[in-house]
Amino acid sequence: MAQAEKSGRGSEKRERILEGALRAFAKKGFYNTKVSEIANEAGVADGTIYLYFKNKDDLLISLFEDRMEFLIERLQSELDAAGDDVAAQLRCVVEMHFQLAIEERDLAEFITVELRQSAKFVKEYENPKFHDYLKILENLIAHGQAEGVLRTDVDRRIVARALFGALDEVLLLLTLSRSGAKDVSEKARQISNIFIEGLIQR
Amino acid sequence: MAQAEKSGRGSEKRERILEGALRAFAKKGFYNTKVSEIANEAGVADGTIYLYFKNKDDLLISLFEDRMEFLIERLQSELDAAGDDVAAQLRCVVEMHFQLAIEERDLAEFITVELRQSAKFVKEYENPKFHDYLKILENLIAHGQAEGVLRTDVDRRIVARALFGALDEVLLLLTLSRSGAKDVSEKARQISNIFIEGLIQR
DNA sequence: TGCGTCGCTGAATCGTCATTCAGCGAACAT
DNA sequence: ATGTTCGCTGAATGACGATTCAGCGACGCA
Repeated sequence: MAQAEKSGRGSEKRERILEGALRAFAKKGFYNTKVSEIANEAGVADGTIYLYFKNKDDLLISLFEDRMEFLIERLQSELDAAGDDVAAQLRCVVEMHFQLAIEERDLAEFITVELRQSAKFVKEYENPKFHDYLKILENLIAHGQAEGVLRTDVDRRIVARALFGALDEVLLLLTLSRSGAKDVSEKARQISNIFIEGLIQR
Repeated sequence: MAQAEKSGRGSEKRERILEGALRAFAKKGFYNTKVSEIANEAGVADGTIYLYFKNKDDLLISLFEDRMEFLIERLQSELDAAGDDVAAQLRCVVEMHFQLAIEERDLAEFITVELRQSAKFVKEYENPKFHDYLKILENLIAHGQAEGVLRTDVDRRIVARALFGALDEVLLLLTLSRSGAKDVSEKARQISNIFIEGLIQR
């Protein structure tokens, strides 16, 4: 049997717990979720959770790390495939963000609702993976500026934030209203157009 | 003496409690704030809080209602003064939102961090005042579209959300990084420009 | 001065979890 | 088959903190 995988990142039970936590947090939020509910969702005993995570906070952080990493990899690879056209890349970012509302509703609810909280109140934690995500957006803007496609009179850190904020707020709306796929890509198109038109160098 | 004002909206002690709660929530977040800390900030006894509010949740909701009302009135009156030019009105909205980072830091932290949570998890509460705020933005967009100034190929509900999300995320950044006034109005200018250019009818 | 009312107080209560840990069974070694 | 290890279990513990309520002083009135 696969030995020594107990606390390892790849443990199957660890992943079950993360999935259970995601489902539970999405449904009721971090602070309203009991550890025993997570255990229940994951199909393990309460105590088992403490074999894989230091405490409830640690579980939250681990879930962020894990899922943000997933999102980042996915975004990065899609971007790489999208070619060099900045406008196309922006569309890609928006589309990808909104796809979450359909493909990973729990993850979408979790991110939109818990991200800000955790950033500020879980002690000592500054959410490095979230900043990696923002960095990707910043680099995309910077690239467009360097090429002369995008206006250069804006701070790309602010633009990246604003873009993320807009996407996230709309994602929240889409998630809560349980929009369908057709609806989602239409909204994506609209938001992309606004930002692209707004950012283009004239 | 002012009798029968105990549970009334305008009680001076009630307002002290709301202020204490705002300060405390801004500092540590709703779930990490003890009722006794709020009492402490407000300079009243723990029990006094329960003479004015049903429970901790009710206090949170009341704080929203109260402060959102304040923001709405302020925004509305500024907009009325801004005249009929949609672009100027948009600038006004953005400027006003970001002013919070300077003038009402606690309120800014409270709104940016707690709004989403409460919207989803405080039972039975759908935050009508927040929707009123969004309505103002929607009407502004609708007005611009009717005049032929703004593009009509976008859903104004989505645009209003996206705008709010962008503003709120940047506000969070400004608040946490404790930006000064000059910084703030420069950022406001940049965000306004992007949205205006993005929304203009061509 | 004695009495009733009122707003307020803050220590005591009581329920709710996060976390712990004694112990179980399965698997393997001797 | 006996001993040892290992992963897991879930009931028991202990702390914490929202809420309650018996009682206090101030005030107005008779």
